[in-house]
Amino acid sequence: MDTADRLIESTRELLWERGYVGTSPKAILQRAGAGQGSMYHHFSGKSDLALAAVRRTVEQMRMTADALLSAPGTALERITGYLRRERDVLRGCPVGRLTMDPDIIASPELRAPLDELFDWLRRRLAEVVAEGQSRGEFNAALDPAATAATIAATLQGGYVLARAADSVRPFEQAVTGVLALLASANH
Amino acid sequence: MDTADRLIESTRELLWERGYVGTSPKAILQRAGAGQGSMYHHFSGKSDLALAAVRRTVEQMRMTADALLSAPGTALERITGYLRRERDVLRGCPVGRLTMDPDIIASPELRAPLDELFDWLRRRLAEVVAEGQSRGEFNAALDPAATAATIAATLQGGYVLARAADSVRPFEQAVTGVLALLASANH
DNA sequence: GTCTATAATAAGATAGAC
DNA sequence: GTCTATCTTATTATAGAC
Repeated sequence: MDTADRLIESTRELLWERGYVGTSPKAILQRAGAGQGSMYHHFSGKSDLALAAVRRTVEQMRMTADALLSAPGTALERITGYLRRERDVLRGCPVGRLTMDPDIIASPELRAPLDELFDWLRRRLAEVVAEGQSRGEFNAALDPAATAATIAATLQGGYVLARAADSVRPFEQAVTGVLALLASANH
Repeated sequence: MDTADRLIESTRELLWERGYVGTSPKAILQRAGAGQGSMYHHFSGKSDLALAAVRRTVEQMRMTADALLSAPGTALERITGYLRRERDVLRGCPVGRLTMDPDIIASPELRAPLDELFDWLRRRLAEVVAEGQSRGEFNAALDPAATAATIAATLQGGYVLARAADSVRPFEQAVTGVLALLASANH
């Protein structure tokens, strides 16, 4: 892993732990074991480095989600697999947490990757819901787009509740709850 | 409004807009029109002032939510009223956003009010869900606690999706989706 | 490419006048 | 109670040596 890569990886970790506002170039450099010169040689500054880090994180999240949602099985099984996949719940979502960062939201360039990821996720979930409806798994009256937004929101909100409680319990309850609602709507 | 009050109100606004890490004492003082001396006379420092601000915000949120969830009407009507109440969605939840703040989560004292609010909210929602079940509005097989967690998570996650998209649309879809799931599970 | 030195500005808190 | 210095450390970036 070269220096630019180490800088990006350190930034990804720190953005996840402390967000954009809470992450200083100094902290990034210390974690990467690099000096100021390296960072300003490879990137124009903090925001440029953050952009590279965010893009990499978003790309990874998308691959993981797509693999789970495209796996074999019924629609409900695939949604369950996605919602119940192994997560470090109390660390929160590395992309979702950035939506609370004022400097990320104020920058169209930094916000764009988040927008694209969640837009893609909602579309993909809507496809899976629609497949479930055509197989008779879910109530045909449900709006796939709205249901997909609910599933994605349950996940993101589950992280919020879990971090407030310092416990994975509320996250697991929220996931259990939405899966039960989906399953009970199968007519 | 005296100086201590103005400091608390300025802090509440800034915590909502920029979070704890992103809010400096200087910014608070400028917004409140006060000097350093005032702040350190009334509060021991940034975290003490933030604690007062968070407590006030939490108290207000709880009053608002309780009024809506205790209003007349069916369980579904009350949950709908709570989820669809007028909100400045793109500003996010003033309490939920703090769960992404590393310094808030690292401090048991600052995290406690968040924990208490969301714990209370889930319990209150669970009561309303249980009432709905006893009236035949919702499927009696649903777990009230899990369903309540899903409703609260949909709200918090809706903010995340909306801010990523810079649009209230995903929030509204998530709310519509969870209400449709609740209504379709009425057997 | 990477390093250290330097610099201007801000964060967070203290001291002491009034 | 409130104000204006003052202080220490961090932030973000630039300069120039190697």
